[in-house]
Amino acid sequence: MQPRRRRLVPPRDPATLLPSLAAAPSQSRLREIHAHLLVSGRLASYSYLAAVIASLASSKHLSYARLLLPQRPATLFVHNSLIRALARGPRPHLTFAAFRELPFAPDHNSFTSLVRAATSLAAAASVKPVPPDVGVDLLAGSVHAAALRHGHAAYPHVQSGAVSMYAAVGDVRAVRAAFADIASPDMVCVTAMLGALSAGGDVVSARKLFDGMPQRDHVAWSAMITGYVHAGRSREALGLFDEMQKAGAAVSEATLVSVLTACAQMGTLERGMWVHSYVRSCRMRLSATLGTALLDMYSKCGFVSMAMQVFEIISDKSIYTWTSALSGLAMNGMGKECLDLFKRMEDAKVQPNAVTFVAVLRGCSMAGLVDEGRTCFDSMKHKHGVDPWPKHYGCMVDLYGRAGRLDDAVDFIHAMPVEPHEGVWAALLNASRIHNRVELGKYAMDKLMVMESKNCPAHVLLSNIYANSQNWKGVSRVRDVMKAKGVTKVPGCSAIEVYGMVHEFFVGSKSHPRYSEIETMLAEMNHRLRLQGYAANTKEVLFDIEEEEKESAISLHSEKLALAFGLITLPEGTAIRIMKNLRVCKDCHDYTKLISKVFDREIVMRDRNRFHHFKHGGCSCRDYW
DNA sequence: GTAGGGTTAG
Repeated sequence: MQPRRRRLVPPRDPATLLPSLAAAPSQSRLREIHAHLLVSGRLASYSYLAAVIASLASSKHLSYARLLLPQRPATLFVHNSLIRALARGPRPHLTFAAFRELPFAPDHNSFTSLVRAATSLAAAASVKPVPPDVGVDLLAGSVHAAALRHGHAAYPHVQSGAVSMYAAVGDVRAVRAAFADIASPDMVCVTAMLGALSAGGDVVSARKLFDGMPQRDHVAWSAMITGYVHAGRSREALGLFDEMQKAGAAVSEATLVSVLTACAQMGTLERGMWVHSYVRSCRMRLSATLGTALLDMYSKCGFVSMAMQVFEIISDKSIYTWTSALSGLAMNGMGKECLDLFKRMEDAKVQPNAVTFVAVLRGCSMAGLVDEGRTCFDSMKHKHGVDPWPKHYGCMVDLYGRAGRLDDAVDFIHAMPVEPHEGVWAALLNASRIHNRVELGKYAMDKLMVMESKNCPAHVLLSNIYANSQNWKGVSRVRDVMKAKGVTKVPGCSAIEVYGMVHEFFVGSKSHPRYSEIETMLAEMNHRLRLQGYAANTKEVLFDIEEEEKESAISLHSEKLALAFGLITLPEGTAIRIMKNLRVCKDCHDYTKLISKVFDREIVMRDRNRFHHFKHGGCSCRDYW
C-alpha cells in the first residue's frame, strides 16, 4: 500500500497552531509546523514567537523552543514567556537555568515565574528528589532574597506567590511573614493565604479568613473546599460545596476534583455518581486530573469495574492516573490485575514513581503474590531508578509476613540497608498476629516501644496477640502502657450511605433515630446466624471480661449496626456498602460473610486498609488480611 | 500579556 502523503496546507489562523504545539506533536509534525511558521513569516512577530516558545516549552520540545530563541533578537517578554512556560511545565528546575541565561535584567514578571517554579519544585520534592540538589526551603529563601535585591519583591504577584511558595515548603512562619508584608491583600492574595493556612493544617484560621472575605469567586470557594478535604473533613467540604452552588458561584473543574476527593474519602458513591453525571451533562472533557479524581472515587467506593471503565476513556493518562488505577486494584484485592496493569504501564513507557510502587507492592501483598512482589521490589531501583522509601520496606515485610514466610520477613529486615522504621516493625507485628507467633510479636513490639511509638493500631495488635493466647496479664500491661504514653484510641466508626444521606455508627451507640428498628434487626440477624451454627469469636476483644459481656460488646461493633441499618433501609438486590475507619475485626468479618449468605446480599466493606467484597458467604480477601 | 484553588500513597 502506498503511504499517504501529507498535504502542506498552512492554517488560516495562526492561533490554531498553538494547541497542536502544546499537545506535544511528533518530530516530523513539528518540523512541518516550523516550516509553515518560517514561510508565512510569523516567527518575525515577537508576540507570536513568544506564544510558540511558551507552547513548545510546556510540551516535550524544550530544546526546540530554545532553538527558536536566538532566531530573532528576542525581547525580555519573549524570554519571560519561556521562563513562565518552564515554571508551569513538568520540569520546573529548568526555569533557573533559563533565568541565569537572561540577556536582560529580570523584571517583576521574571520573578513571578521564578517563585512559581520554586513552588512547583517544593510540591514535587515529596515524591522525587529535586534535580538541582538543593533543599527546597533554601531555594525558596534565595528566590525571595533575589527578588528583594532586584527590587521586585513588593510586586503583588510576587508577594502572593511567596505566600504559596513558603506554604509549599512547609514554612508556616515564613507564610505568615510574607502575608503580613502585603499592605492591602486583594481577593487573590487572601485566597493564596487561606490555601497556605489549610495546607499547614490550620483550617480554622483559613475558614475565618474565608468568612471575612468581602467577596469570593469560585477559586476562593474551591480553595476552602480543598482545605477541608485535606484536613479529612470531607463532610464539611461537601456542605460548603452545597453552599457554593446556592451562592451561584461558577463550578470549575478544580472544584469538582476536590468534591470527588471528598466523596472518595467518605465513600459516598451516590454523590460521586452525581458529580459524574454533572460532568457528563456539562460535556466537560475528562482531563487527566478530573478523570483521575473520578476513577479514584469509584475505586474508593469499591466500584472497581466503573473505575476501570473511567480509566480506559481518559485519553492523556498521567502518572497519577496510572498510579490511582493500580492502587484501586490493589485495595480491592485484585493483585493479578494490578500486576497486569503495571505491565501495560511499562509497555506504554510511562515512568513509574515511588508512589506507583507502593500501589503495586500493596497489590502483591493483598493477593499473596510473594515472588512477583519481590521481583517488582528489585526492579524498582535497577530497572526504574526509583529509590525505595521506608514504606516500600514495610510493604515487603508485609508481603512476606502475611504469606506466612515470617523467617523471610525477618531476614529481609536484617538485610535492610537502612535502619528499619516504625512501619516495618508494625508489619512484622501484624504478621505475627495473623500467624499466632507470640514471641515474634513481642520482639516486634519491643522494637516499636524503643521508638516511643504512639502507634495505636500497633498496641491494639499486640493486645490482640495476647488475647488470642489467653494472656490477660499481657493484655492489661498493654493497656497500662497505652495509658502511660497517652496513646489515644480512635473510636471505631462505620458509615453507610442511604439515599444520599450518610449515617454514622459508633461502637454500641444507640443514638440513631431508628435505633429500635436496628435493635430488632440485630436480634433477627443473630437469631438466623445462630441457626447456621455461628458462635461469636470473642478472642480479639481488648479486655478480659466475662464471656457473656464480651459477646454483647462484640455484637455492638459499629459495622454490625451499619449492616443492620442497611438491611432495614436498602431494597433487596442492592449491595450494602459500609465504610469503616479502622480495620474490621475477625469476628465482624466472619459475621458479615455469613450475613451475605443468609440474607443473600452483596456487602462491600471498606476498612482502613482495603476492601472486602462479601458474597454468598465468602469474601474477596479470601480471609487473607 | 504573565498571580490564587485541583488528581496517586500515608
